[in-house]
Amino acid sequence: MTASQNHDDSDFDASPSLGIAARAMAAARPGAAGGYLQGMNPEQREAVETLDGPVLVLAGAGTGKTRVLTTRIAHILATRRAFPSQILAVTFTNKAAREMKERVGQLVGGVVEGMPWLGTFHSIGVRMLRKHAELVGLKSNFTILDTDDQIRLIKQLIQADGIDEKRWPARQFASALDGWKNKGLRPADIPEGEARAYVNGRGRELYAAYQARLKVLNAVDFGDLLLEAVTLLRENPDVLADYHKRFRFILVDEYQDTNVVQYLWLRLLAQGSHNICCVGDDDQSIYGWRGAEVDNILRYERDFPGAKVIRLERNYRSTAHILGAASHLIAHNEARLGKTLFTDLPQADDEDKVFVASAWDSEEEARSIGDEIERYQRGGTPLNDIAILVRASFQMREFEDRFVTSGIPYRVIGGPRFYERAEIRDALAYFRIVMQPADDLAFERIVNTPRRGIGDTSVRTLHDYGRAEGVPLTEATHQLVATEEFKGKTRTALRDFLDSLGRWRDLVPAMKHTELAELILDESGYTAMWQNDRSADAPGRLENLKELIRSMDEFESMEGFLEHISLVMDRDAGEQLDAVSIMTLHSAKGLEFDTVFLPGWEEGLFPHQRALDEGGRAGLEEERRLAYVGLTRAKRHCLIWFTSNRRIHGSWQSSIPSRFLDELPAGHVEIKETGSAYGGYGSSFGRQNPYGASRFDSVERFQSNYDTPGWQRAQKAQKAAGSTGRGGFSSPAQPSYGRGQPKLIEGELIAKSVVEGAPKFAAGDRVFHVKFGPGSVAAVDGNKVTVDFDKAGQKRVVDSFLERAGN
DNA sequence: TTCTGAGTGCTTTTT
DNA sequence: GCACTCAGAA
Repeated sequence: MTASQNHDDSDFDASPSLGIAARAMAAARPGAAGGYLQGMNPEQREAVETLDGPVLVLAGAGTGKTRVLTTRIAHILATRRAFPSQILAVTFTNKAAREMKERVGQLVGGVVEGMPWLGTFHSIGVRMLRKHAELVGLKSNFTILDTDDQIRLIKQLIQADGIDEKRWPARQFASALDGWKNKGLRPADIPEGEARAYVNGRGRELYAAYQARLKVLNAVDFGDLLLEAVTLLRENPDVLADYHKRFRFILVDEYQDTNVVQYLWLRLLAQGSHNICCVGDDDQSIYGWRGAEVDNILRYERDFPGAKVIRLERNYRSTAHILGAASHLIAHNEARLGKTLFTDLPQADDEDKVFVASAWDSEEEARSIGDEIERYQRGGTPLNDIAILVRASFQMREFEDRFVTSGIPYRVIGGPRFYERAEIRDALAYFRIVMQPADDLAFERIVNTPRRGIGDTSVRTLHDYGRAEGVPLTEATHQLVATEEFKGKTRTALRDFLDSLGRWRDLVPAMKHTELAELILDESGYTAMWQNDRSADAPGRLENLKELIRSMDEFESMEGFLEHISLVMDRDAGEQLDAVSIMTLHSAKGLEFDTVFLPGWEEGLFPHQRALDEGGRAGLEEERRLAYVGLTRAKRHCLIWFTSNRRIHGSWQSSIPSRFLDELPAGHVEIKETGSAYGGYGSSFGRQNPYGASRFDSVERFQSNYDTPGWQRAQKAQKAAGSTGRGGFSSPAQPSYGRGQPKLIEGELIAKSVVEGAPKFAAGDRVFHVKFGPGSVAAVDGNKVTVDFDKAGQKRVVDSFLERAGN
């Protein structure tokens, strides 16, 4: 995405460039050797060639999804069904958009400058809104607020309303607001009950006030980029008709992640040509918590009547063991369309099964994974091919600590994004206020950064005046500085500040934008502020500011830069050095690694307790999909760990192996003989376990656990659907998705770990626990025992952790 | 304005 | 158990 592509209206005329299509014809003949269809399997080919009408491509992990999408575009161009500018192709992330652009370019030969409508939902939303801003009450140079600005704005409104901020935190309202916008609800549309549940029953009013304030500021938030776009199309049939004429083909990536507004937007646009092709995988839907509707993909055939559904199940990534494990696990989900990955590749003799290993606690887990990584490294695996995928980011720390001491290079993927850092946001606020004097949020952010002696009181005075007069803060300052309102130092400081802003503004047309940016940061004293800061991260922040200026160089002007910064600024691709990647399961979606470590498979952490408590069965199924995503990232080796003890919120908890372990098929899994889960620290790799055998000590015992409810359910599902004959597991042919499913999560919890038989303990028994010491049994529930420990207080533990102790 | 102590909450994240 | 936020005092 480049800065030059906004604001130009040329793409709306009827003379699209022929360049790409012509080159596509020349370079890519479908059938010929080297043609773009070469080497595609029949399903992929069908997905590429079925151009007319709605199509849903259910593309399992590693089945060549991106290839299908890009080849489809090439095919549309080569068959002259549309010009590049008549194809709408949407993705979720900039990264995906960039990749698609590159790959279409490769297929078609040349850079795809002619595809103006390939981009993220948000960037395309912006594009539409800029063009028709006045129709939704904006000016076309509107600002895009990020979450931080959003929260500050809400805070102000809550304060102005005299509502207790403590009781109704702005952050909480911001997420409600996001939720409503994701669902396509405007203030009038939100259900009464929900409206009342916020800010003292004033949820609806606050939402409306917030929107009104945005219009005054000539700003939109991320949610608006889509919601306002939908409003625009709904309320202006002529505009919609124009887009109908324009978009001959619509392509959507990661359809399982779309939310309601995105769905509504797509539906409106697809009314034109009906040629909408959505690619996705219901089994990889892991963003329900941020508004994604799995229903969108599950109901596709009903939403788009006559839709053709094409399944891509031939996997080119992983070994048969990994696919077998993943397929069997995901077959436990009920809300799915059902597909089973398989591989054509011959099985190698030395192919590893999926490993499961245990550790005493997270420290040992990190240590043994580190050892394992070094072993792979000695065996010739580059560290770049190895990843550790965790459920929650707090797990990363243990690995970082360990790798620092043992000298394993690593990189953490994720974390705060570049433009979210305070110094970057401050710098941007300076640039914004220079370019847009009415940007009050930018004004407030930097008016006293660095300190100029303009405190809260002064800012409030400006605010009150500005609001009373209906003028932005800059203007309010101008007017009040001319009066006796401010005295002495404050007045001088404000006047100096205004002078600086004016001076910088005058320089905009005269100076190269990167130089001006540097000048602003220097003259404002902002750079000096960090230079004088003696804290450890100050040098890093200065470095970030330099990086910011460097990245501005890619844009033609300050406006172009600001336009795209909040939407497009990715964190940089990272250094080239050989290092292990550490990231969350969520950020691993779409990636692949030769060797994948999956630590922390314990009840409560994975599946996460909150997902179960708040999401019930649907929550559990989403967790299971996460596990599926994790497993299918691995090409050749997949190693799972669980610990017997973990520190959660500061206190130690003994933990139970994840139910997902029980849901792996024994035939594809191997239990690693570390035996140290219950054996204490250090050199306890011996087989003698002072605390007795546990069910994870041997493969046999492990296998005997497959007589569990989860397993039985999966088997029943298999029987119902009949075998596919590919050695894989098949799932119900009919999606049996229901909203009113009973939430049995609690009851199912430990069931699978129970070795049938009489309870080992009774209330009153004296017992001993490795971690918590001696105690007395208070209650017994299956194999879960509640114990009053003499030292550690009352805990609920699994009986296999307990030893009978004499009185 | 800056420091300090109390209070809180604590999955996942893109745009 | 820790990291972050915010109100109130120095």
